[in-house]
Amino acid sequence: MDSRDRLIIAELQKDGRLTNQELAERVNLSPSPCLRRLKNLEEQKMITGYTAIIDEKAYGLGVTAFVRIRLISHSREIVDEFEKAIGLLDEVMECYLMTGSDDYLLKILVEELSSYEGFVRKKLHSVPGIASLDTSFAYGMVKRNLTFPNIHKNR
Amino acid sequence: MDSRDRLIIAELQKDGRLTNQELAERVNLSPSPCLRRLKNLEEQKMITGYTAIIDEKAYGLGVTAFVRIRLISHSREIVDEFEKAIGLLDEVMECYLMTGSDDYLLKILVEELSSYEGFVRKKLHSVPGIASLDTSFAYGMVKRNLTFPNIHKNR
DNA sequence: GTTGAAATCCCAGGTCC
DNA sequence: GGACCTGGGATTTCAAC
Repeated sequence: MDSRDRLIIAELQKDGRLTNQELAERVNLSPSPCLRRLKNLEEQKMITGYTAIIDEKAYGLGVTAFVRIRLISHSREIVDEFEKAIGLLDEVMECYLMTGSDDYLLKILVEELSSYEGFVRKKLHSVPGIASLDTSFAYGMVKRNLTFPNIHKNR
Repeated sequence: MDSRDRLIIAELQKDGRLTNQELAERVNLSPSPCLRRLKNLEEQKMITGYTAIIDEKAYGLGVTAFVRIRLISHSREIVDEFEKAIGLLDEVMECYLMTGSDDYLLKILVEELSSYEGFVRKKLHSVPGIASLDTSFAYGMVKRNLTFPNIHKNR
């Protein structure tokens, strides 16, 4: 893992469908060593996958909600059941374990406000272990950064 | 935009580097119409790009922070200056405009806790317009969903 | 207008230096 | 890390429905 590898990663973050040739040119390498580095990064799970970026609004998912959740307890069973139930909900795009007064932060994607209400009533409310729940809606994305901030370490 | 297109999108969300042939097989189409649909989706900006998914911890970015920010006012100038300054910060991976008592939600990526402190002191504190600032740290990702929830509309 | 088929071009992946 | 080689995928064109 050197600065060349980080360059490769940055280029693939900007365009995940780059051909190896293109990629090689951009990082000033010939195709073979470039491909070898790429395969290494994939094998050591530095690169865990590739995905298409979709315009959520255009797709029909107009509402992004962030939900902060506190659990009734942090016992093993409560936590496991909660996380298992959350794992089954398609609307939950991301779920983070948090420090501070809240335990989890969820990013939810639904069609519109009325569907969010339905999601909470039919699905979230049947997830076990929730003590409190605080929803905020995002009505715009101001910034999205595909590439990571610089790191100075050199290995 | 029909259910076939949604299938194509779902497959590309799961694997953004799928070849057109593979993709065509998975959605039960021959390569040519599949490619034409794909190009359409790209041209109409339904698919806005492709990216590599990187293991942040393995890369060296061990700390994910979510910051909720309230502005001192919502005047055009304050908002514009704030958003412009935020746009320049590499550590800010995502920035959402929020409803509710907070105005913005930021997702921040830094190496470790000490670098977060440095980030706040040297960079965030010089962003104009901030009235209050509330940081929570994520110390684990419980779930990440690459594919969208189902939508029933058929056009 | 939309699908299937064929031909050309170019890339990926392997091997050797 | 670089150069060569081969199989296979992408892309364009054309014919058919």
